[in-house]
Amino acid sequence: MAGSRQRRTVQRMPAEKRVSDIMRAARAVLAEHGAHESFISEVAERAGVVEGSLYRFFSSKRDLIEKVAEDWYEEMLTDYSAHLDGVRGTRNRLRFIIHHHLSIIKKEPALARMVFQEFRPARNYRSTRLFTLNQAYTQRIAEIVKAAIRDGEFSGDFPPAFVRDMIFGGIEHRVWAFLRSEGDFDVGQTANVVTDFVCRALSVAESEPVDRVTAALSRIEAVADRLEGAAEAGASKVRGKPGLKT
Amino acid sequence: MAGSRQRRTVQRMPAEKRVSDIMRAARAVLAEHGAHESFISEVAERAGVVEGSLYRFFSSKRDLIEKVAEDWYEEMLTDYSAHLDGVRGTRNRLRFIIHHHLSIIKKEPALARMVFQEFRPARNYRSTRLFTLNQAYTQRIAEIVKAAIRDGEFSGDFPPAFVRDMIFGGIEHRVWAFLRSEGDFDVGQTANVVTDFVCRALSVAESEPVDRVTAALSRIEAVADRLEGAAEAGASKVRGKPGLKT
DNA sequence: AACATTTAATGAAGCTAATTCAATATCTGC
DNA sequence: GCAGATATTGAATTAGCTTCATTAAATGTT
Repeated sequence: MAGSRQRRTVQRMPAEKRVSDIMRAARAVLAEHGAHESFISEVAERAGVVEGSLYRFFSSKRDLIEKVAEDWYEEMLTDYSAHLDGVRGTRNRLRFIIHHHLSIIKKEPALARMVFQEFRPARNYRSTRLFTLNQAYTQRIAEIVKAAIRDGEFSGDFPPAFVRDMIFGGIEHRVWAFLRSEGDFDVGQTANVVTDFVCRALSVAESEPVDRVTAALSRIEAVADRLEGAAEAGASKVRGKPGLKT
Repeated sequence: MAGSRQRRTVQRMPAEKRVSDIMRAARAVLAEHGAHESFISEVAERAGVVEGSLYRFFSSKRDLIEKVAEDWYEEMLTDYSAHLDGVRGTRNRLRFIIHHHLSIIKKEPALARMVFQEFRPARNYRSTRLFTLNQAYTQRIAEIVKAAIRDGEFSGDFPPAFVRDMIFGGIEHRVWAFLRSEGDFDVGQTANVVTDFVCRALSVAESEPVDRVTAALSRIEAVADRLEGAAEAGASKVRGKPGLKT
């Protein structure tokens, strides 16, 4: 006790527990300080291990941060896909995803920022597990757009991947001030305006209502024809022949 | 010459020249390696000074990089505003800016990436000279949108600042793969699709559909007349049989 | 229960790249 | 040509990530 030579009794934990301890600590530190200002010394201390020990489980600081990000992504994606399946209608489905994305950013600004800033720009991003996860996430947008185009609801002028970029890019730009702690944003309102913007851009020209009027008119005219015919027939006793049109 | 003690004769340059030398070297190194992988040792060597000397002119590595970015921004903005003034029509003006932005990214990917990744996310971004420069740059979009709304060309449903975010955010997302050297993009084609998307979202519905509705209404009224006539005729003559189908 | 083996965990040492600073060489004015 | 001022140097310092030889907890063996 008197000597500094005293080595604290140390527990040998199962690797699993150690890893989860470290990752929990890392996530807390990252959420507090962001990637650049987070030091593994602090992570180690909070996790109750010594700096060097981290390297038994993670090959580098970056590897650790990446695993934390992956973990977070997987957590986010849980239930997301199932919930989306329960939402009907193109517009509602788009809004659901946009809203979900904004909620995530609002809840975990530091982690979101870290992904935007550290991982997505990295040279090897496309060979990253994070990329795969992200792709599964954003893919749903493309599916929705594709389906809407097939159903004639959306114009086919814009590739689904492009629409996806406009949505996620637009959202990201919109929330940067918040991510910098220099501003705020309202999740619901932002979701509305983004959704409106996209639907306005994609919706097949307003000809739709016009077409419906025209179609209804055609039916009315057909009825009028028949009525006239019937009336005439009735007038001339027997000359009836109703020319049907669809 | 034989001894290593020989100190190379050194020129005392005017500060201005030194600064510009260092900045030129820094820009080249940054364009080659990006911010993280650029070392001031390399910058110093290329600029023909010793590492420590950089700190006479720049307070830190970050300060140097920031100055380089500012310099680049100012260079970009030169003539941009004047050229824009020569472009007429909302759509053309929007496309000009979008095209200009894409061109810059294409020409200087490393610097663009650096700004996106390093500076915009920084906590104090809004108090940065770079922010001011960028604002002057993007402000033009808001002006154009505002004017178009005033002229009834664009719907007023979307705040100009929001439109600006959608445009620059969408562009940025679209070009990330290129910035990572993992893909490419076509400036002209991308400018077109982005411009189309935005104009589609904002354009007030053309008057044509309205005219068509009016025309359709005239027809409906005519049909109503006929129906009334037919009904009267049928009623007075015989009790007609209305074999209606959907 | 003593001993041997394995390996988790340690903590000090090493490395790289940024930053500081006392010493020095060049410039300028007299 | 001298003195003071200051630009430039290069060695020393610092910070934070990473490595590794050493230590000791766990496990197996007789």
